[in-house]
Amino acid sequence: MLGPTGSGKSDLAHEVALRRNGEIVSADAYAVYRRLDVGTAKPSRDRRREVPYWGIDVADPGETYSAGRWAREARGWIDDIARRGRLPIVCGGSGFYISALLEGLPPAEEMDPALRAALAAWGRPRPEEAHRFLAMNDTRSASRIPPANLRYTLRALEILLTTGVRPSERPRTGGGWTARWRVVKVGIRPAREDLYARIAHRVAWMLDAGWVNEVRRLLEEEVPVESQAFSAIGYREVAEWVCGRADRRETEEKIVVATRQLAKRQRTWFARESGVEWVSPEQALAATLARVDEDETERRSG
RNA sequence: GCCCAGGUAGCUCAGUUGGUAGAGCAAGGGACUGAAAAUCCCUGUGUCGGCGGUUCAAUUCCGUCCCUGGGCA
Repeated sequence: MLGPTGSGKSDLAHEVALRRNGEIVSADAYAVYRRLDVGTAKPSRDRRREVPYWGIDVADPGETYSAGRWAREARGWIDDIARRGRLPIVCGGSGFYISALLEGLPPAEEMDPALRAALAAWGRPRPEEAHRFLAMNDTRSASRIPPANLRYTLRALEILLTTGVRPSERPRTGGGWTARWRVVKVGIRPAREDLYARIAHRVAWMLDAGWVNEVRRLLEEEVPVESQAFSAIGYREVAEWVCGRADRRETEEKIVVATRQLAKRQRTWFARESGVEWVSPEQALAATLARVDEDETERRSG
């Protein structure tokens, strides 16, 4: 189940899980972090009692989680759910995570933190030079990556240095796992104005529902604001407010804008996803149940 | 009422020694090989507050009016 933030995919997944004996695998790059609860719109305690959720609270807020780690772990959860005769439901808005799961990622070490730090220290003052260095070693990667995109440039160099293989020549293997499954992809696509209204309400609600205390606690337990967890939308903005450098109104406004921009990027990403049945929020439940049931019938008779 | 400072893109502002204007943010579109809610790319016609005047030409100079701040009465 995929779609932009605030489209209602979590509600849908939960409902489908209840009705079809399912368990939910969250495909969300920030719900993995413990103690990021309100701001990541995690399922409530009650919901988690009703339906098993996977992929939530599996890392500390100081850690840097990754798409590769998620894809590996998610495959384990999904296999396990199916082995117990239940329906695995993958639900989330992190397109890169979902593609890592379904398409797989090239075989390699996920990342080398020491090398990454060294590359960052070297590349930050001279992004063009980093890009030129990449161009000398992997022309195709360099031509695909804009010189200003230092993060992509450095990651390509990191791959080159850890694997000895040019990033542009690494095969994407991993379709093998996916081939064992019958995959039903349902995408929720609300009208833009409806989605924007929902986002605005949701941000206001989150700020009323304890987000501020959540951020205060993270800061107290000395989770650095530079950490990956703090790059989740809203966390740095709320931290500014907590530290007295912003007020509620501008904090809320910034978060709403950032969330809408995320929704836009998600729409762009998912537009390329193949085989998605796109549905409106109103049709979502009926359409999903129908697809799941027809799928089930096929499997029994075939 | 008088004196200052302003009125330029949705917002904050730059600029034109007179030849009809450009940044950041927002907005819209796009990319995506283990940081992805991240990172990056592309897209800029707007009565330059209104009306008059001077001029070949005014957003720019002059007059006047309106609006917004601040000061003095």
